Amino acid sequence: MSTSNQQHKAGDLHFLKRLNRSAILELVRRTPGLTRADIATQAQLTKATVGAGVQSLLNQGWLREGELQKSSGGRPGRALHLNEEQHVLLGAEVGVHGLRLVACTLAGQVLVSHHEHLVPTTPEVTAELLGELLHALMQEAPVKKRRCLGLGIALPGPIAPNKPVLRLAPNLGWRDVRFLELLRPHLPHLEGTWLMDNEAKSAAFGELYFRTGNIPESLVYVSAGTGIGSGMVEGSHLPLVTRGIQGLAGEIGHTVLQPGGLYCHCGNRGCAETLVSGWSIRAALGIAEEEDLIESLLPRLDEPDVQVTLRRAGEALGVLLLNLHHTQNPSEIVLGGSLTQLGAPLLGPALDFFKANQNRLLGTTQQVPLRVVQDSTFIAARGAAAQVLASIIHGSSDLGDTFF
Amino acid sequence: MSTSNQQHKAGDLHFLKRLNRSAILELVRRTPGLTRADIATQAQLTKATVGAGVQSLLNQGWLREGELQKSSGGRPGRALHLNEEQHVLLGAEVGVHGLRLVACTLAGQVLVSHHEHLVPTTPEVTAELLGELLHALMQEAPVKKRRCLGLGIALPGPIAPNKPVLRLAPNLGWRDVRFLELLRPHLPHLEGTWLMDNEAKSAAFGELYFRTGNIPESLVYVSAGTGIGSGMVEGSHLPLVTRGIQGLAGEIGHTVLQPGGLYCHCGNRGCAETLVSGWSIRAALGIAEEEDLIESLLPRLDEPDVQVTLRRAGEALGVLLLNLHHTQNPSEIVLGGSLTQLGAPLLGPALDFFKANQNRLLGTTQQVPLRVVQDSTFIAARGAAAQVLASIIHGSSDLGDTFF
DNA sequence: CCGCTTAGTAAATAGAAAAAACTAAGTGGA
DNA sequence: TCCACTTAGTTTTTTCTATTTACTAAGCGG
Repeated sequence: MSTSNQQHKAGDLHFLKRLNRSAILELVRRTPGLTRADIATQAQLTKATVGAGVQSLLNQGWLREGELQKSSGGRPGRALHLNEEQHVLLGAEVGVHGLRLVACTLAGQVLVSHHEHLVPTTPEVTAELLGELLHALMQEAPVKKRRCLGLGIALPGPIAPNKPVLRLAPNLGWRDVRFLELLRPHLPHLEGTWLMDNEAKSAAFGELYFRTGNIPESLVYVSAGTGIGSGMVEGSHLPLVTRGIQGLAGEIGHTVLQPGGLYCHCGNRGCAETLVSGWSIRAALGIAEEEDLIESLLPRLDEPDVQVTLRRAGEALGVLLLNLHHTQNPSEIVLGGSLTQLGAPLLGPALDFFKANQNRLLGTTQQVPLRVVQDSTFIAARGAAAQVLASIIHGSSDLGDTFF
Repeated sequence: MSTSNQQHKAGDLHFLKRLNRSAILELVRRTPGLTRADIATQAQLTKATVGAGVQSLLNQGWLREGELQKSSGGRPGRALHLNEEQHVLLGAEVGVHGLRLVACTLAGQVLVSHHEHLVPTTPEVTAELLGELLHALMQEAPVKKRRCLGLGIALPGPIAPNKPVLRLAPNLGWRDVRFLELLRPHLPHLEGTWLMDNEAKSAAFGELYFRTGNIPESLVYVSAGTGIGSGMVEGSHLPLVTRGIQGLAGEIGHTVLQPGGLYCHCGNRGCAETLVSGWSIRAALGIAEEEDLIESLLPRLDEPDVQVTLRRAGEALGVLLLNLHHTQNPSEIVLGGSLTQLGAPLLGPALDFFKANQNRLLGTTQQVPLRVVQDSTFIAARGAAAQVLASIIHGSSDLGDTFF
């Protein structure tokens, strides 16, 4: 979401009504099967208010009624669930080596996905191709019959705050791209909320927002691919993405880990990316740009020079994770990106270092959950779709008016 | 503020009323001299609603009317200001070398302050002394005649999230201290909101919250003293403090800058604090614990070994600042703590490094405002007082009911 | 002096949630 | 089977808040 801090919050009755409808929808989304009575308790609203709110959400197709609950000595409540048949969310990621597209339900379940390999080209050509692919995706059966709520695009670089501009994508060679504007002419009939964000931030958002049950208070997604980026989201009810004044929050690949170290493409020395990233591994092992890094390395994991290179990179990754722990201290860390496919030779040293040191300061034994995503292909695209949904439920999107 | 994420937000009419009153108060606090009409425009409320809200805030002593504004072809509006005569906020910082106390107005103006030097002792003894000093502070003329809204305590270590427990204060030798509970018996008659937070987080909060006019969207306060800590606040209307799941957010002193480097007191190697901190400078120059670091160094700034030590420490500080820029990317950085008194020999290299590298990634010339606080003695204490006010205006404190 | 503009207040209205009273639908015990 | 009891959910009435509309207040400029 490229939107940011609104003016000071005040509101009228209409605002209050919508706030409460959003709260109801959000509660059911996070805890499927709640009854009206449960909602009334948790949201601190009266049964009457909840009843009216649920009714209109049912009427508009956001919710559906489920089975009767077990009785505990009284009338059993009726379970409520998201109505996942009605709407669809579109998400896409523009990556260095390809386009990833998803169409998913309100619960984040991917209905259809598509991965198109391609070599980096201009924003205009990319937008045209993405437009065609999205158009094709929308023609597929499970998507076509649903109402589309909007489209989110994840991009590999910092996004300007408050306006949808990709400031820089070093690995694509792009700068100051208004990608949504380029895409719009190719999808003239796609209504709903359109937004774009950095891929790691979208991924982080989706990982938190589509979670049900026990929801962490904050989450950092570390994207380890050609470069290294991260995204932090905070707040379990409406996750807030940390962007920074220039969109540079989470650019952990350019934190300095080795003052006076190797030169980075950014011009500084000793950046984390000079130690751990797709390009630093290529450079260390002399792997050409044309070859697929992962495919060329997977058969060579036993070779000593590969092992040494990956171990060193892994140690640097471990330092990055620990530094994240001591600066953001998220409730959960999710590690994704193409490099995770290299497995233990890279990740072993990283996780070992992190686990060995994460409790030094407090002297406790609490472990911060750290999950490695093996296949992170569609995570960012799905996250961008999540951001669309959130902007409708919590934001100022007109689509939120259908709650009434 | 040691409170965190509430349950999902829904509300009744009372909640709405209070939200709007808070918004009005907040607008006047941030922009003194607004008229009712200005507020109606900015808060998107009608004149009637604003009029009623202002009236009750006037009645309760939160606001006062000021002079008539210049007319622009119609009836001139009446300026509104915070009523600073009515209330007082108390803040205190427990530091390694002393206790700092302030009493300040709603606008953050310090009415009375006190700095008590002392050597670290037990939490119990410290609480008793602080209780006496606060009691004395409250007897002073400008404080005594006002209604006290509460007390905020800033402490030099990570605070547990959601509960007021100081988990660890390495430089005091404290662990798991419920400081408010220890203090309570010594101030039985002090009503209002009590809270505690980490000193860098309190400082950051205060620096943002008491700002008027053009308010940054986020701010990081870096506290460079015996150790190095930082606090980040985000959101210009209600600043949100990043705490982390264990309260470790902002512990930048324990980010690793030199893998395999010197041993830190935390047991890890190459922490930032081994390169730049009060204790690392003491260690490098052989300055005993009993001596005051700053006083012993100020006359020696010309000595070559001192210069080399401070330059190296400064360079490490510069790396820390740059890493902050690439992880949080705050709108503004404020650098405080006792080490800033060492001036150019330490700060020169730090600021040079930061300024030389902060624009590498985007290739722009935008400078992130970086302000060095020469005398940061009462910043954290004042920030803790700010947190008290914020918890009343925006939070669930009963004192917020006086808005009606 | 008078039309015009803007600030602020007062009275009437609309609309939201709450409160109270109700119906619905189960339990369990006699 | 009946019936007291419990909990879920709805309907009706009431309360409360912001809005709307109409008004008064107070300046400007011709």
